[in-house]
Amino acid sequence: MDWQRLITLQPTLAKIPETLKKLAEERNVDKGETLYRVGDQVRWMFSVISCELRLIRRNRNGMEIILQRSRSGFFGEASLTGGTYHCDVVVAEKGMLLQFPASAFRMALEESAEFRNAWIAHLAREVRRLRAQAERLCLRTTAERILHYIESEGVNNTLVLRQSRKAWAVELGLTHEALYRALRKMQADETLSIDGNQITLGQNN
Amino acid sequence: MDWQRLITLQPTLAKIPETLKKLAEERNVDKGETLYRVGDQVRWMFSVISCELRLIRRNRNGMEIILQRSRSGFFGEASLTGGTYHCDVVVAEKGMLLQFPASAFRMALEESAEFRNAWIAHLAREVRRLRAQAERLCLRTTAERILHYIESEGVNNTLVLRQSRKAWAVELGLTHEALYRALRKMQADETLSIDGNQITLGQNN
DNA sequence: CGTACTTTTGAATCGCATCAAATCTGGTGG
DNA sequence: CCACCAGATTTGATGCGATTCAAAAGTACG
Repeated sequence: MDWQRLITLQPTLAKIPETLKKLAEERNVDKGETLYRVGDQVRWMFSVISCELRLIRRNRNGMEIILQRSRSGFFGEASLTGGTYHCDVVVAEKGMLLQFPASAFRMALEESAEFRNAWIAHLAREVRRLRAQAERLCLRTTAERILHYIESEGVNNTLVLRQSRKAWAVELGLTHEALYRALRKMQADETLSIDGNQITLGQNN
Repeated sequence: MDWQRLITLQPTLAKIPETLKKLAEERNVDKGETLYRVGDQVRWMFSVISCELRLIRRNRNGMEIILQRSRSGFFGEASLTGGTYHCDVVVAEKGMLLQFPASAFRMALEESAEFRNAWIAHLAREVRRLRAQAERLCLRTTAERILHYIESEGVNNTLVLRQSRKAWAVELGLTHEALYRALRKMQADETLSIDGNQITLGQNN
């Protein structure tokens, strides 16, 4: 397994102890596959590399509501503590993920102080990021959300986009059309300037 | 300090070791007060009991963007690891909070396995909750967000509201008017039935 | 008893979603 | 190397639903 490459994609993986790394497995998953069902024992901790996973709950009409959607990073951190899943986990887009035995994961957390601290830091960062995202999604207009994103995720008033604009639109809770139009208008405004995947704030914000 | 009452408000407080509890301080804060500025050393870990705190960042025009807003629970978990604040923390609404010395908090995490596990579980729950909230805020219509909220936060298709509808509207990223109107319509639809603070799903969802 | 806040309803406006379609892009296989 | 295809990007027209502004009624609390 090429840990070097995986770690560049996901820095938290760097802090995983060797003993746990040895137990990790790459797994290719297909669209529609169900990784877990409600009530199943938690056996694996997943780290999404290139697929899309969804944590869903079904109501009595069989309609599903999406609780989480993940295209990268650890998935189902909350299940690690408890014993069984409260939701279903399905693959929405084929690709690859890493899986670690949950018991070994828990044990590694107990035994390695370094890993444990990295894990706490990881969760805390995730909390901060998600709180900022929720705050952003409460903003009413497209332009406000874009500015908020650049000011919170960018460095030095500049954002380097690491995903397609279409994917960005999803993260911003917008349609891609709305995003494209707003970007164009804000460029005309000189609210921001765009150079490929690099977006910089101008003076009119 | 009345820990019994505080714990009912915030279960995670129950797992705090006695030594750390002794170091906790109640603190009354006034609107406009600044608890921290960018670059300050992290000295305290806060737990919001009854005020509103905001984590904000200012751009060069002095305009502030809100990164987080908290009306209850731990605040600034992410700062605990690093040494200094990357944002300002201000009081948006007067009230009371608990503060723990950050160094003692970190030490307690090292020394008490029980507390540490509780903290990891707390962070993981928070991550799950926030992911669900972000997912919900991406839904387009008021009705969808309400249903999502009940299905993810409620028990047995029933939600017991622990806050005013106005505050709920903020959590849903809506104006209170939109929420009131949607609730009324959904009652007429028999999508849900409302009895005071108890909201139950009907059959038409 | 008054004040502050929540709840409720109304009317007008506007921004975004939606549907549609054209163009551009990178990657695949013949 | 070119043809082709899937996906991303871009632009247009339309309608709906949420915001906004306004105001009245209800409620809690000192």
